[in-house]
Amino acid sequence: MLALIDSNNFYVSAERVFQPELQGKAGCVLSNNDGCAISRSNEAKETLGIKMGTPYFEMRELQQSGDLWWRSSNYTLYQDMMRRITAIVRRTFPDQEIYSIDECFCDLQGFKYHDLQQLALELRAKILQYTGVPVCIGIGATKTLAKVANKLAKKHHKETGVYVMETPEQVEAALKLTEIDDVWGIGPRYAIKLIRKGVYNAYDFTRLPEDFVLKLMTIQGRRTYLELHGQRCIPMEYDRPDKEGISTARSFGVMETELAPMEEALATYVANAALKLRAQRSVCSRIFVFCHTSRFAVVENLYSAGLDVKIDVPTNDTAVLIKAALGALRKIYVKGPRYQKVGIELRDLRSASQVQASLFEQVDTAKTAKLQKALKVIDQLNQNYGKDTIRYAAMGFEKKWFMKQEFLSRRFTTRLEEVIVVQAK
DNA sequence: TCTGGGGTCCTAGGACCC
DNA sequence: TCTGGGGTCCTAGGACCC
Repeated sequence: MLALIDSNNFYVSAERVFQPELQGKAGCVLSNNDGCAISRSNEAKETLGIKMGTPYFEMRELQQSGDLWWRSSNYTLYQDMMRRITAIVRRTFPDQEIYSIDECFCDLQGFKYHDLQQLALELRAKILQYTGVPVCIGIGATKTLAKVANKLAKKHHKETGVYVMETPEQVEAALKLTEIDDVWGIGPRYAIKLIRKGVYNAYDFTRLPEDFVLKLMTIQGRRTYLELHGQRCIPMEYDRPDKEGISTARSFGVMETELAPMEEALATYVANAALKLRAQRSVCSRIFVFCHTSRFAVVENLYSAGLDVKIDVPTNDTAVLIKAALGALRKIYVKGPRYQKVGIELRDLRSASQVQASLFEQVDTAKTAKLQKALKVIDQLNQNYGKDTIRYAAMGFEKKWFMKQEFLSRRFTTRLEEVIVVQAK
């Protein structure tokens, strides 16, 4: 069996741990740039009917009337809370895959003769007691079934927060209760197609012929189908594989029309992406640069452009990447549009140890070694003394383009002064 | 006025190789 | 009149996840 441990309304729950006055009141956490709701409390969902992705400006009245609180997203806090939760889970179920910022899968192979329901209930209580974050635990034979079980725990077993799906009868009943668009791997597009064919829930889906599913939804769809039949197709991944691409893009706090601030933003994103690149000891040989206006702009004001730049000698040197990115931006930038966003994606990643030198460029190994050493020192300084302690001039200083974060909570667990405040309380 | 960001995987079709 | 076959790589687009 596999377990899926998934936090309830995770960002909202994490905010509430350190701001208990938010408990029991409708609230939500906003996306970057305070754009729209991405995590909602039960009260916000149930009594106010706030949907995932509801824009901020549509909720403003609710806030003014005091019916709703909200916060900007604070990923530093959420990441740290998740680190604590997974550590607790690992003590009960050591074979763990961290799947996302708020959920992990565990293989329960070694627990054949245990009462899984009881173990899960105890684990859930422990997580709540130690971190203050409520979670639900779903247990099933495959990842997709564990996902189904988890959804049922959230919907129909709120008191216990645990649902174990062991017998074929339990599985069948669970699948009948699961709407088709609630199945992991079936998104809105496929859900529409399936409903047109009379497939309304997960059970209906499992009754379809396998080759029909293959034809309609390709091999990914078949994987979901087989998983619902209890056949494991999606393996556990204990070590996160290296990323195949790294992208960084943000919306501007206010629409931007000038090149200079866009260049600063872009250089900053490149520096962040390059840091991630070095962290996984990779280099990249292509960088894609793009900029565009808001997709909600009127048609005649829309503009979108992108350029893919090849880098002759694969690198993870921030300076080289910034230079390439800025060159590309200057080519695609035109004066006039009100830009909403610039971004980059590092592509063609490979291990730094497998770099193929350029035929026409002499590689000075001593110089390369020196550069790597310098980059390492910069990364270390920024880690120890705070982001941007050492920075590239192209990143600028004022950051007027920076995204909106008007309602940001404190980094309660990761800034020394914050930790002291909390401990004092 | 204001509407998120970061990923992965798969397929089809074109270009190109020998 | 008749004009191969097997393969790789790249890109664009579509779908999904959180």
